[in-house]
Amino acid sequence: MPIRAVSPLTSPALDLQPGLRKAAENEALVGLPGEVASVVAKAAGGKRRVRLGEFLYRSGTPFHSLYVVRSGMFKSIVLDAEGREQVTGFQMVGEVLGLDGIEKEICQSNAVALEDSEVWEIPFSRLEALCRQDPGMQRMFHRLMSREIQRDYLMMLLLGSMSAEERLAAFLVNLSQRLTVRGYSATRFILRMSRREIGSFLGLTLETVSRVFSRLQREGLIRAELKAVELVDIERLHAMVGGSALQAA
Amino acid sequence: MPIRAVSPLTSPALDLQPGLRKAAENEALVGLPGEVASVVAKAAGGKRRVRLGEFLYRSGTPFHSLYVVRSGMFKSIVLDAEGREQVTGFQMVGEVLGLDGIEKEICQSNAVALEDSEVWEIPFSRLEALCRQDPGMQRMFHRLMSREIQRDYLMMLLLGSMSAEERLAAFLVNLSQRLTVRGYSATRFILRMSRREIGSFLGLTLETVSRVFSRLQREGLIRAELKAVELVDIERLHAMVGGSALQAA
DNA sequence: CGATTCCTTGAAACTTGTCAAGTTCCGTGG
DNA sequence: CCACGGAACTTGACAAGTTTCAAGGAATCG
Repeated sequence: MPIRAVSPLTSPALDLQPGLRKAAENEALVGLPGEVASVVAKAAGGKRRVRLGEFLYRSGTPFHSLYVVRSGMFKSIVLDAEGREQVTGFQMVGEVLGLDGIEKEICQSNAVALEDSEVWEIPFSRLEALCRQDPGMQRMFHRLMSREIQRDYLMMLLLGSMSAEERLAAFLVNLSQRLTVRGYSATRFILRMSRREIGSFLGLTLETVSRVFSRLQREGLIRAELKAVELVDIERLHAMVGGSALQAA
Repeated sequence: MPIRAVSPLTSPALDLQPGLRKAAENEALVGLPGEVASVVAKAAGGKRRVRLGEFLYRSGTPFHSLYVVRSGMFKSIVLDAEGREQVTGFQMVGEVLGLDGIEKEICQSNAVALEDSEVWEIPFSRLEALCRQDPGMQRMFHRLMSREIQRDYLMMLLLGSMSAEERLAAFLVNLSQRLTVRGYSATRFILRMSRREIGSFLGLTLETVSRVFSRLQREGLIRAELKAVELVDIERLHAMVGGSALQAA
């Protein structure tokens, strides 16, 4: 029997976080976690559609805006001269893209849509102006960047000292948490990214990712059928990663 | 013949960056790279001494301030429930500590002095107030956080897809660049951190770090005598890491 | 539908980790 | 000033985990 996984794409939000009930009155902000909602409400410029495989922005191009995912999912990747490639994150609804471009006013990474997606564009100069006027907005934006830095530190911990099995468990638990916050199933979901992309994110080869999926399944922790995943024993998965499940970033 | 390495601690700054000549007139700001200098000049609260091995702050304690290194060197580390430990960075003069505490107003990592050191304390509420008044200050602070995020992405690239040899080369080239900016020798310096700490930073064991030091030395790329390092063939070291030498963060 | 991409699995090779021993270095106290 | 003890470092041998190479099958897209 196939896993009838609920797609984050097509499923309605089951429940909203307390802080979101207000924001939810605005059609578009449903499912936005915490603070981001009000940043978007006040600072957003236009919307933009990005189709599967298209770049939202490319490394080396001028930076003008941050982007908040409105629907769909993105990956951001950094490349080096050797052609090495590292996925630095997967962004889902309500998460922010482009923070690394602020410093030089040039995009430092690439953002690619993993499915047909939509973003709000947040012109950065507008955001900065708002932050000067509104201490609440300022605080939110600073929290946002700080949160990204925390997430990065935990990624370093993962990449620096966890086994392949632990990394994948952390990845799945993290996805589960982020989906839960957005009102989706904590235990069944569709991966939007390939094994290769997961591998790049976790510092593993695609073959290792595939093998670990199989192993976790044999051990009864998950069920996986290609992109469809079910977390069978979320307790034990959580235990594997020792609390630091990358947080629901 | 022992390497007469120049200690970053005791050596005078050889040259100042153009943008610093003004700031340098202020005794304490000599050697501060770029933007940080003026942030410090305007926003700094008190100074604080931290002896070798002492914590500047600990994970879990309340967050009130950022810190700019005034002299000496720090490591910042994150821990997880399993007791795994990851060094997320080594901070030298002019670099900033504490950015990850902003979001929750609780320190999320630990900062430990690798030698007797001094910091400026930057009360965060004061910094935010200044940022609201002064767009230049605001821009600087945002650049600072963005820069940290870029650095983190490059660390992920390093941890996710570079060999032990490449990681150590990147580490040494990065140190060299940061020392150069501060007016120290690009080719001879004293490591303030142990092999174990380097290993934790690079996602390697101390034994591997030690072996790679030996190997790079056999290959004529460096000379290493415990903490004293000389970069003999900085060209080739740089080539090994493919441009993305972590940048002079 | 055909071609392509993605996924899984096996076997072998390789890099790095683990365990262990020996040496050097350094701070402390005699 | 020297001796002692502990920490840091180096090196070897071996084990283990992961990558690499290769092949076959399944799914997806035009």
